[in-house]
Amino acid sequence: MSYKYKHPRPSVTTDILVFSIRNKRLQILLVQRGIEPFKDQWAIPGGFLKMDEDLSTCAARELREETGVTDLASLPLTQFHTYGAVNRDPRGRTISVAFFTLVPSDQLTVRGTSDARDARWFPLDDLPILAFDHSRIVEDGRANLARLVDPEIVDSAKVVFDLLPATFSLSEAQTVFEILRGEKLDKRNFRKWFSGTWTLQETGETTRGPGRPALLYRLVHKTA
Amino acid sequence: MSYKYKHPRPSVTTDILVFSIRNKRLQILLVQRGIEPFKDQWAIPGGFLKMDEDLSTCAARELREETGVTDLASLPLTQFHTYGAVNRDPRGRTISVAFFTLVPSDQLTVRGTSDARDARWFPLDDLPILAFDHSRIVEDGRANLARLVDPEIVDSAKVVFDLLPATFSLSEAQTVFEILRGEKLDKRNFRKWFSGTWTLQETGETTRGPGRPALLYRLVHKTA
DNA sequence: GGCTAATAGTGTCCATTTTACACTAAATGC
DNA sequence: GCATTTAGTGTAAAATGGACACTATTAGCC
Repeated sequence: MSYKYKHPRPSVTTDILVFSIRNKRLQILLVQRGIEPFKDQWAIPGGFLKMDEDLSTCAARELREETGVTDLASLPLTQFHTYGAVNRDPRGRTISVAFFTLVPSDQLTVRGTSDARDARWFPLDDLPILAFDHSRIVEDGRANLARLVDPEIVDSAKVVFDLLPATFSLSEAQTVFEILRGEKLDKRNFRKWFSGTWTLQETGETTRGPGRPALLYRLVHKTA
Repeated sequence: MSYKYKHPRPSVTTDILVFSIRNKRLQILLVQRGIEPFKDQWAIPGGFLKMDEDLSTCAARELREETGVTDLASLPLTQFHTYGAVNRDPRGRTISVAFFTLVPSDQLTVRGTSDARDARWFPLDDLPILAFDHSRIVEDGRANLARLVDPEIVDSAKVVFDLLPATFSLSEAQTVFEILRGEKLDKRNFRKWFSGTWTLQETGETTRGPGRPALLYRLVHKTA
């Protein structure tokens, strides 16, 4: 069975950047290609659009198929750019719509599948050489990710609570913001802003370990 | 002659929002469709991607073909979103990569062509019903346009000088900002910000007409 | 020429936000 | 108990943003 058209058509794919914080570093989920071209090289998960699915549906499906990511039916995929340079794919003209998302990595079960030999997290500052133009896509996506936690856009900054455990210390919250924004923040200024922006509730519990124990908080709701 | 593929493929198009300020209103360039579907209705200029051209090249070409826009080989097209809902085009599955640009309208010669019966400017607040999902695209593009002149992003605000004549009064500059941002600005605050942000040179010339003549300035360069 | 209408031009003050900055407190490990 | 590690706490200065009202100079009309 084959499909005929009067004019040539490019293929359309979606690619998905899955960011997470693991081991106090910003990491990204990559898959190892099981087939040519770029066999055995690492790449962003993604694949061909089906005729009966929307772009974001395609992105979610490919993510599931290639990385085994489940239970995150509701993970918010943000479309950020579409790549279409003439020679970006040696198999033929391919247009790729790129998405990113930010997830709590401990909620993900990652596995390799048929299309992808293996799926693994890589720290963003220690990436392997990537297939196609995927290095460029990662760079662009990273820039968009930082905008998520722009303090100007408080609403979107709420995503950080998904990355934090149900109860967390202010230092842990600060670390998450620092990693996403890629810069150190002043402790007192951060705490002032953070506890002024959201309503927090002390749990009475504390952390343990070296150094003074930290109070643990729970998010109640966003402050008007 | 026809093209065969193992799997079905969507069509890929680009659509371009051309914004300009005409008659002190934000306007957009539309074309009247000469063929079905949506024959005779107004639509955003755009068309099918060719296999040997990049996305932005396609956008520029379609713009030229459908609206007769010339000499603006260098107009900066900004990609802002890709639309791919399953039923957005009755002719079949179509993915559209949308761009916008902001141009000085008096530099454009607009004409209708074969694909498009007619090309005309419409005030953004008085648009006809548009073909396909183009109303939505215009809305989205308008939101992105406003970001261009966010005072936070001074660099991009530089585009306003392309909309102004070589020498301009501060009031004219203010009007341009007000139209693009969609809100009135305080005269003294605007002038403080504007002349603090860029280095201006008085030309010695003034405007004429009703009211006190305004001094004309020339842009020297952006202030660090 | 004198009036009216229209537009240009000009500073200050207050409120808010942002940034810089250093010491004490409570735990762990040796 | 001592060294190390991390948590916790407030103030002052600077920068920014927003509000606000009157005088100056022209055109047009009578």
